[in-house]
Amino acid sequence: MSSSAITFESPSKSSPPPPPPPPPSSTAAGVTVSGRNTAGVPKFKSIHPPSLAISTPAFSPSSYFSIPGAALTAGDLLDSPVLLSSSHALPSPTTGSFPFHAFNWKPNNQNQEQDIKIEQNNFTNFQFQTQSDLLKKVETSSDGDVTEIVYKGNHNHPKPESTKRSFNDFQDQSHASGQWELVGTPENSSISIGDDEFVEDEAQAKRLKMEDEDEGISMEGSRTVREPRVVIQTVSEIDILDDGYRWRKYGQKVVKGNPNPRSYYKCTTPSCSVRKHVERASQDTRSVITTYEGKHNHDVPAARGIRSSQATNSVNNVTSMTTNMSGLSYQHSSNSMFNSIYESNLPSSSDTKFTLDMLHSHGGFGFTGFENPIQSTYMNQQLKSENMFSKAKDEPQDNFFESLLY
DNA sequence: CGAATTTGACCAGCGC
DNA sequence: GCGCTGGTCAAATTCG
Repeated sequence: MSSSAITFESPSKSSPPPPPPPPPSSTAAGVTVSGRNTAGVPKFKSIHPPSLAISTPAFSPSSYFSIPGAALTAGDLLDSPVLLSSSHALPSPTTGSFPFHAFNWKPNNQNQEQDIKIEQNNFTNFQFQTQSDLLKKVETSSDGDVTEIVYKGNHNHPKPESTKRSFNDFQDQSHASGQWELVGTPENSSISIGDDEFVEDEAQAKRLKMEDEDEGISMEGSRTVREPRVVIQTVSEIDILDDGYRWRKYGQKVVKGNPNPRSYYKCTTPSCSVRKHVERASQDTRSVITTYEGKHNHDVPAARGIRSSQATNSVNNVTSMTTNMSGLSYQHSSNSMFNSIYESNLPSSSDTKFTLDMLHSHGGFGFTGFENPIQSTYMNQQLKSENMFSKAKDEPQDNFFESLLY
C-alpha cells in the first residue's frame, strides 16, 4: 500500500462565540498529521479538533488540504479512518458519521452516495471540491493518482449558514461542547479535523501533534504499525464519557506537559484489544481528551437493567431532539453507527447521504470504537444540560445512551 | 465474592 | 549507555 499523509488545515474558527486568540503559530489553524508542510502555506503546529458541538467551520479562509507523499489511492483513503471535512462536513452528533455534501469525491455532485461507493473501488478521480473560490492545487503522480492537493486563499463570501448555526444553537442549549479528531491508521492516510477553539492549549496540542507526527512517520516508513486512533476532545465535568463499551482501567500516568493524569483503559470484552486513554487538557481542565486505539471486534455490550423497549423509546427521543436542534435528520437503522445514515438537509446538497458503513465494510474506517464515542459523547453532552449525564461516571455502563444502542 | 480500581514496578522506544 | 517518557503489568485494595 502506498503511504500517504493527509494534512488538513482548517481556518480559524469563525463562529461565535469568538474563541480565545490562537497562538501566533496558529494563524492558520488546523491540524497536521504528517508533520509536513507545503511551501507557501504556514505550517500549523498542532491539532485543533473541531467542536463536537459542530460550531466548527472546518474549511474557510486559507483552508488547506494536502496529500503529500505517495499517490493516494482509493484504498489508501478508504482503508483509513479518513473523513474529510469542510465547513459543512460535520459529524453527526448522533451517529458520528459525516455528511459529505461539501466534500465531493468526484466532480459530479450527483448521486454522491453512489459516487462514494464508486470511489471506494476507483479513486483516481479524487478531487476535493469546495463551494468556495479557493485556490486549489492538485498534484498528481505519473500514474494519475493524486499526490497532493493544496488549497490556499480565502473565501470571498460569508460562511454559509447551515448546520453550524444550528449546532451552535444546540451548543448553547446544551452548555457543552466537544471536539473530536481522527487520526488515521499508520499504514494509511490520516486526517484530523478541527478548529482552533482550544488552540490555547498549546501543551496538549503539541503532544497531540507529536503523536500525529509519529503517525505520519509510521505511515511513510512503516516504522511501526499502530491501531487506528481516534481522539475526541469534549468539554465535560466528568472524565469518563460512556461510549457504550465496557472498560477496565489498567493504569494511570502523568504524562509530560499535562499535570492531569492520563488514565488507561482496556475493553473488558475478551479477545478485544481496544484501548483508550483519557486525560484532561492541561490548560483547559474542562476538556476531556479521550483517545481510542484499536478496533472492537464485538458489538456494544448489552446494557444492564434496561429493557429493549425502553431503549427504543430512548432512541426515538434523542433522535428527535437531535434533529430539532441541529436541523439535521438522522436515521437510526441499527445499533451501529456505521449502519446509520446521516442525511443532511442542507440546501447545498440535500441529497447527500453517506454511510460510514461503506468505509467500514472496507476495513478502513473500521474503527468501531469510534462509533459510539462520537455518538455518546455528543449525546451525553445534550443530556448533560438536562442533568441526565450525572450518572455517567458512577454508572458508566448503564447510562442512557448505552441503551440507545439496543 | 467477583469485578473494578489503584498504584508502584517494569519495559520499550527514543534522544543525547 | 543512560536517562526520560509513555505505556503496560500485576498485586493489593476497594467497591457493589
